[in-house]
Amino acid sequence: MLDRDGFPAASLEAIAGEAGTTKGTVLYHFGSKQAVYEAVVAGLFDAGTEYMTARILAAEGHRERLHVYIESNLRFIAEHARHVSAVHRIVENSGRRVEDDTAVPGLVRILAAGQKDGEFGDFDPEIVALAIRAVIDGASFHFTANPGLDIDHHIAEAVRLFDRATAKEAVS
Amino acid sequence: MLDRDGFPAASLEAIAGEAGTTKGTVLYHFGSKQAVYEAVVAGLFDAGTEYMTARILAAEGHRERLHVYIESNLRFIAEHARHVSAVHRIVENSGRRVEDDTAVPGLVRILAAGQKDGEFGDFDPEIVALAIRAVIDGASFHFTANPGLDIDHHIAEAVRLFDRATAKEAVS
DNA sequence: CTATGATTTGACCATGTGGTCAGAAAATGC
DNA sequence: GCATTTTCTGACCACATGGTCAAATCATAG
Repeated sequence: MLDRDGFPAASLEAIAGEAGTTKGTVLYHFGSKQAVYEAVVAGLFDAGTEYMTARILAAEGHRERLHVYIESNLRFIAEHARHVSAVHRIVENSGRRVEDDTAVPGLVRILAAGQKDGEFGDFDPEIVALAIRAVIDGASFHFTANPGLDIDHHIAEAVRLFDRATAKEAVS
Repeated sequence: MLDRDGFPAASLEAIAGEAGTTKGTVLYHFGSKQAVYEAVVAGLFDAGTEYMTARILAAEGHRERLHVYIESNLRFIAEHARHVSAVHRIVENSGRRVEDDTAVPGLVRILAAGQKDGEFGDFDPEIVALAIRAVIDGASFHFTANPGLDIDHHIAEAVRLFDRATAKEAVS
């Protein structure tokens, strides 16, 4: 709904209809439309946290951690593409700042640590982190729009891309 | 307006108020709200085309062309950040598909040509093109949200990033 | 079966929206 | 200065939306 027809089309009645019930029932359970949005956002956030943090923390070494970060993010998104798109729409259209994302600082930390330990090359971690996030966030729309996609290939290529982008310079 | 408060807040009356006139006048000139949106989108599209195509076509060599592509895109966005954000919001919330973007195929062509001529390394041009677009599209939000940004540095780092990502593998 | 409570529903309300329109106000031409 | 055309405005309309509510329905327990 949100991912197909845009934010304005997502009326309570339309949402209820898609869920096989009525506006009144939705309001009875959630109290307000805003609460529905918050439940959708919180639900995805929790699921995502549970899915990813364990895997990322288990990774050994900075490069491995970066791989797992990108891979688990994209895989989670692939498995919840429509939900993720919906959350994007909600967040963007709620007047909230998208930028107080806690994800970028976390990534910056991974990258900077890897540089300090000599595993990564020389680059601005902030910019690279932003780029990785941009690719990850963009993926949900791409995945929703192209159902018959080779997800594994897509993920593998994305990982390879940022592998090269963060590699140590060849010693000339 | 659109970039700050989200799509739903952008009523005709609010738009008119920000422009120092009234709803009636706006409707008199544009005919409908949809037409206002289309004018905003078309205006940006034209400006962008004019700004970029000349520069990109003037570039010699595939790598140079890729540099110019990324650089001119980001520079244009930096100079029109709010306008670009607004267009993003309009497009996303109009039920239109974001994916029939003509930009990705163009980029794929540049990348594939560069590979064929041996200037670029081995990667899936589609995925890399998508990544470049994601970074470029994400930039408008980042630029709007962080006014005091070192744009030149940001652009230079982004160019460097994809330079590495498309480089020929070091001959081991 | 019945009584109590939770759930569901559709009618209803207040509000905000895009759009229309008749007339005021400006601009333009003579 | 006047006539005509363009531009502007605010009142108004139809409609959709979020939310309320009383009544209907359903569960559950005794």
